[in-house]
Amino acid sequence: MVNSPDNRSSGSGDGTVRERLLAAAEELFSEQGFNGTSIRDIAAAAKCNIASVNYYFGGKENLYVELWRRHHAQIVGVRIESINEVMSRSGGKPGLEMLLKSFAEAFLGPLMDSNKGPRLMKLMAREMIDRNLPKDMFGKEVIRPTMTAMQEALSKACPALEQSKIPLVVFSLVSQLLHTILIKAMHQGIDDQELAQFDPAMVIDHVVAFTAAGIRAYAKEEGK
Amino acid sequence: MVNSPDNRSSGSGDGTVRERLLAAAEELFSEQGFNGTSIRDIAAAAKCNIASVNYYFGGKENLYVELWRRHHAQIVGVRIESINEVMSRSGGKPGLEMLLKSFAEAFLGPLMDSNKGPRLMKLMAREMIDRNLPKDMFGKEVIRPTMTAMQEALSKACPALEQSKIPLVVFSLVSQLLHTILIKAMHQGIDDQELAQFDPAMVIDHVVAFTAAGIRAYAKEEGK
DNA sequence: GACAAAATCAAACAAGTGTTTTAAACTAAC
DNA sequence: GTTAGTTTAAAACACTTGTTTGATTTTGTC
Repeated sequence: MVNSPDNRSSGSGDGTVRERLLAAAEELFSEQGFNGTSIRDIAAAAKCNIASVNYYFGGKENLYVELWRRHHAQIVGVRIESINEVMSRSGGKPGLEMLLKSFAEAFLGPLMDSNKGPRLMKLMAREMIDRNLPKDMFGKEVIRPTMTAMQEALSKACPALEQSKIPLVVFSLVSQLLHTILIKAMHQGIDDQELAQFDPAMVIDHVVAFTAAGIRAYAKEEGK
Repeated sequence: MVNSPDNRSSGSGDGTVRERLLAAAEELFSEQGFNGTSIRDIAAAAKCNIASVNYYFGGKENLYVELWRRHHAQIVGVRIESINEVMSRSGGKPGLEMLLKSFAEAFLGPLMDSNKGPRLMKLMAREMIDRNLPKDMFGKEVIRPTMTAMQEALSKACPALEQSKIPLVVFSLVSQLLHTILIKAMHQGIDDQELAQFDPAMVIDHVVAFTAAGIRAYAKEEGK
């Protein structure tokens, strides 16, 4: 029985068929969703046989999981590294705007990359609504690490901010960033004309300024 | 041939089978998505025959559209009425916090209703990513009217705010409200423990205060 | 009750799904 | 050249999908 070629991790750049399958799956899953994409579509796009999906990954679901593992670690890594970099560069007490801007750029950067950015955005938005990953993989490995890192950094950057407000502030920040992603990813069809004016760079500057103002209002109120 | 019972609009509370189908479809579509729900599931939940979906609605897709028509007009109506009410009550120049809070409550209210609220939330989130409605119906009939009404109200409530900033401000406000919805709708699985602390009423107060501070920062900067 | 329209039903339909099977082609070691 | 292992290929499998059919029951009207 031939059934274990998949223990060969995706790290090394070996099999072309395997790589082609992952690339095609990423494209199609992000565009049409997990359930909306058949392995026949994937195989056709990768120019290989239908059975190859099962041969290399042991099933459609495993292909999807493998696809996520390739990216989520890197995305989370970029965000946390960015925070750490700002923290160390400023000796543990960064300026508020600097921290926010750095985080916003690290948050959106990998998703704005013209190559695979839009695909990852859609993939992420879909996974938030239709969970196809193993239970808790998305929350525990993607969302939580970013959240806590940012909360800790914010706490140090703005000691005057009451602890209980910090999760709310991060909530507001992340919600704006995610909405930026969503709009960009779904720009086709929802509202072309109106939303075309939302240039990413401009939106980032706005979100930073807007969020900083909101935080300072809390900090001042508390500082009294 | 018997094929036109569907010109009977859903307005009057007539057929029980028709109503049951719409209710079951709303439940299942919101929970599993359009493609993830079979008309056999729907028929089983509505306790009627499979063919009834085609008999009453002429297909799965039309059932979905009909389901949306029932709600989106009301949801949009509540939001715009709420804005108009605040505007007229304050003689065209409402307090900023009052306008924001009123809008936030009108925005989330229908979606927080314990009965069908969560279902509509999920339905809306899904439709934003996977468009199953006729082209532009979602953008033109749901999103746009609310947006423009709020932008006009904000412009009058805060004349010191530069016109070009208004769409950005509404963007920030709406993104926070939508994120509130998303978290509440998807609370299962993403991050139970951490996100349980986000009580809706508290989140609304936060969003209002946070957004007001962001707006005032823009207004002051402009007023100088 | 008789009749016609409306509503319900079980069954079948054609098409598409993920997966498995079985055989053929390729690759490298001896 | 033979052999063993890996990779590709086409076909079949069992199942689900949305829709349609044709018959049967229910409903309302005279």
